[in-house]
Amino acid sequence: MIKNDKLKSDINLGMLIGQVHRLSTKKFVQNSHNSGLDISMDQWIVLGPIWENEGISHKEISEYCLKDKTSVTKIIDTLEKKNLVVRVPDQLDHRVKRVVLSNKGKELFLQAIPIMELTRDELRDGITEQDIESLRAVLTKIYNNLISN
Amino acid sequence: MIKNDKLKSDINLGMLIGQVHRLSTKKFVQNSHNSGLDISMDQWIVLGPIWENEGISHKEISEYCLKDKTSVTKIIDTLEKKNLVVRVPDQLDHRVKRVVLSNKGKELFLQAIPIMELTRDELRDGITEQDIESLRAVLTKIYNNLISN
DNA sequence: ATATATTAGTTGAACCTTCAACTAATAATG
DNA sequence: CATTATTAGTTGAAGGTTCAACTAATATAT
Repeated sequence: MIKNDKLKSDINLGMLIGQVHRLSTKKFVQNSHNSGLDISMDQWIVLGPIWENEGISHKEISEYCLKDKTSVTKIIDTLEKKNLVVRVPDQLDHRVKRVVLSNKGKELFLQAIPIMELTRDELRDGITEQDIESLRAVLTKIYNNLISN
Repeated sequence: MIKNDKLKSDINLGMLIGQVHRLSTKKFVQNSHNSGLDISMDQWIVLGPIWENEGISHKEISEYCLKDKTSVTKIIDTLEKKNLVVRVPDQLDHRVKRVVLSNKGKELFLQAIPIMELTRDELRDGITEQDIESLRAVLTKIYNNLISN
């Protein structure tokens, strides 16, 4: 049945995206662990914009990381619990929380950079830059379909 | 700094994959909800091989769905709680649990098929079959890099 | 056959995601 | 200015993922 095959192949594509997502975060965490670092993929993703922009707000982190505000709140909770960042209320707009790296956070970020690079190289082994750009292009199209309601 | 841009673009690719994964599962759940169905993306993914193969084991589901055995256990827990499937111990190998759809499960699966098709069409709007195949090809390469240790 | 190793599945803890409901603060409107 | 709407962030519940440790059953190897 053609229809059934088509359905199955769509499901498989969805599963493939999910599995690549899961395995790549797993690989990053394993590589970190092997280097004695204690950091998850999502913690790394959230640390990035804080490193780039000291005192960035939750909302800005959320936009940069393409993550829900609830997720950002909870990841920053765990980052704060690990003493990697500090929340500082904005002086002008009292709704806004600004997030700042601690020294420990800065140190961890720097140590995680080569782990990220290693993980990237493992992911991309034997894959051309052109393939990566085409991957990015198609994913971006799908992303745009998904956010335009 | 070239190195910084490269790093950032890798991170963005990772975030893009994650976001497409999250948004597409969200879209499926929303479409289901709009049709009065109560089913998550992962429940749908696990129901698939049970539909195809009555009495399939956890291990086989796990391999088919590219999901961890723990995840399979817990998704089947919730499917069983919703009376969509039943676990049946294998008569020969008492370690193995076989999973069977209830009538309610079969009904739900059939109702979810058009939701899946709708979601697929929304995802793929304006994207060529060739783009999809190239997406699948590159993801498969990455997947193979990730599982080959 | 007995001890050992492997396999299938489960459990609990920690983390992430989504939803819905909520607080507190600022912005917009009459 | 006072009411109303919007915005930033938090909370709690339910589901999913990973890890590590576990049980129970089957396979393997002396």
